[in-house]
Amino acid sequence: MTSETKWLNTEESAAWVRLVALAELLPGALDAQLLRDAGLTHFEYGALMAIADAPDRTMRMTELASRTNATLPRLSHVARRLEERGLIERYPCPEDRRATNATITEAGMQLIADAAPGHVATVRETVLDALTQEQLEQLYAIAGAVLTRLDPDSRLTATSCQFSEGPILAHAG
Amino acid sequence: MTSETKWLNTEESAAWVRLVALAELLPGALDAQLLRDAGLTHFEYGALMAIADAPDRTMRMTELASRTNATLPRLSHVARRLEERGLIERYPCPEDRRATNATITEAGMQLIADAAPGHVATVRETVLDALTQEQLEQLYAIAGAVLTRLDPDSRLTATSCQFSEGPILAHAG
DNA sequence: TGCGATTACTTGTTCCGACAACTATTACTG
DNA sequence: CAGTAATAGTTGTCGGAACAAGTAATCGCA
Repeated sequence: MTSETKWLNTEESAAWVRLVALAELLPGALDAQLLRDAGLTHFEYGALMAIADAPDRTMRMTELASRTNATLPRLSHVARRLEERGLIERYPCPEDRRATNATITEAGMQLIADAAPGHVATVRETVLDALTQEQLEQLYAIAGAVLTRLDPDSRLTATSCQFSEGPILAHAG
Repeated sequence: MTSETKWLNTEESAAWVRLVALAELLPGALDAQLLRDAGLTHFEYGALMAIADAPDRTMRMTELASRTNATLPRLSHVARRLEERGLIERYPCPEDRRATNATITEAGMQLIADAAPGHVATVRETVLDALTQEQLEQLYAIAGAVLTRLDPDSRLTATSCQFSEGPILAHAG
């Protein structure tokens, strides 16, 4: 069964090209600002924020890997580096001694608290300021629709307040 | 001057989290399908398509790097691997002997022609099928607005028919 | 026309992520 | 209550990308 390919029409192609360009450029822009101003990749920043936002500022490695879309080996390497920099600590989970808990240190809290304003500014400058209120709502719906396919379990969006105002910064003041 | 940070409100944060998740997951999904079915990364596929779409199926390295958002060193390495696989050929540009022209071979044309249907199917399954016609137009506008900031020179979107029906596939039939 | 500056690209090193293999602990099952 | 499977993480190896340095050719300009 050789189902004829349904090629993209002009509108579909144009929208797709723009989406691909966006997905290509956005991560680099976020990494560049955070690396320059805080010495963190966007992935590291997100991981630290996720830990900071968790109860007791503590999270299991597997849970963190799921939330950050990382493989466990990748997260393990990143965690080792963050631990060497004194930004997190790892210790065996008492309840399940196979597991490892990661906790963010005061230094880690301080770092993301210092990094957050610049990051939020970048988010505004590169994305939010370019959109109307209506487009913001449309983006929410569109990205949600696509994520239904790409992330059916909502692993990456289950966070409560990953980038907004909230307890994270209150803690580290 | 310590300008107070304007944190994200609930709507902004929710839309942002989804956009980041999308930008995080989409490249991996595209790479996975293309690697599995054609042995090409999405970057390699895009580069081959860009060359195929150029006059005489030929493009300068610098031009190609700009169009694909690659650094020149990165493109040089990728081009070497593609050349080793017989998918492109490189030769010094006669008009400017500093420059290198890359041409896609018949084997390269055949490979992207074979890969295109599966890729387009993935694009539909993961993105386009999830959107209404209205949302498709909104996505075009939203991504365009953001790209004004991220890609003011439209380097990545200057392509004529990178992913749609058109002369590329007609060539390689 | 000759020499410094720029452009175009390649090569080498280093870091990061994917995959595979391994260890340690817990859960299942007859 | 063995013994096997499954889970949670770490470690090792390999390929790819960023950055820096090097090479070759062209441009600018006196």
